[in-house]
Amino acid sequence: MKEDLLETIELEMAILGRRLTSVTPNKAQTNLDRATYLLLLKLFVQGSLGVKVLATELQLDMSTVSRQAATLEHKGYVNKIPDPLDGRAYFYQITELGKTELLTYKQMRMEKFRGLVKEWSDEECEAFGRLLKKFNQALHQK
Amino acid sequence: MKEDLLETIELEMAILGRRLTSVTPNKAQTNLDRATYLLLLKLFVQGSLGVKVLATELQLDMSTVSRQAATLEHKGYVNKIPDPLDGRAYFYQITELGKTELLTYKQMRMEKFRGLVKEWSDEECEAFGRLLKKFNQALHQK
DNA sequence: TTCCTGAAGTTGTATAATGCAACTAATTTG
DNA sequence: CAAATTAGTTGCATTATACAACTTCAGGAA
Repeated sequence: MKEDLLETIELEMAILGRRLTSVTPNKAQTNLDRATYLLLLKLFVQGSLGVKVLATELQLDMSTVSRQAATLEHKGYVNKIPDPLDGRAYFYQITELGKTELLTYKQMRMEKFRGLVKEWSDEECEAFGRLLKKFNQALHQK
Repeated sequence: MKEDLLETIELEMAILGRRLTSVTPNKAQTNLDRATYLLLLKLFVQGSLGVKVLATELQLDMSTVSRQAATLEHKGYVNKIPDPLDGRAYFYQITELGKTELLTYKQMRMEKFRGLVKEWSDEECEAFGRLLKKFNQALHQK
């Protein structure tokens, strides 16, 4: 039963994982880094959220999110608004500057991926995206 | 032209990238870590190689590979053999213990992936593996 | 042969991303 | 009201990486 298929996925995932953690500090390119990108995107899509909810949804430790949010606040990409109903809690709200940066960074990423799949058929791109999404959902479950 | 397909790939790749860099030191599970895994695999498949060649093939800095190789040597998974023809160079050779660990670690990884794709059809697994491989090759080029 | 250039490898230092544990302050519950 | 819980922060540790400076050796040029 599909042992070799599994083996390919396992191997290629290892390779991909390593490539994706290659440091290369994306100097000068943009002010956003890949860590805070998803956090900012979440705030863009879902509106204002607190550290707790963000950490849960991103499946990260609160300490990590807390730091990422602080970084974004320093850069002026989000505002930190005290929750009027809970003195311990805050909402992080994306700013106009944050939206601009987010879009810029997204565009830059998309150009990179465009170059990588430029010889691929639409069918392949569609399948790849769909399966990646499905895989991520499986990862998210367990 | 396939802008939305590209967008999906871009997004899902960001999510995957983050999940794959989650630290969770795989305590007690095995003595091998994901960094040295590919290095050891390379030595298993291709025979004895030096730091330079390994660094080139793995697309890593020599300093990184040098440290990883030293770690593997400490654990007894590789032997460091001076190159008789070049006083500066060495060959790293996988040991029997190294092979055992490699196989164990690979099995553990495969079980994890098996769980993730257990509801997938063989066609989906095949396509996912193939496209991952194709994507990695594109990454390798540029 | 000697000298200079370059190559293989190592080590020091820096950076990025993360988690765990201890802490603070505020809220909720009994 | 006191105790337990929760939101968030901060200190510390770990993993993975790159760049730069260094050491030792090799190989060609003068």
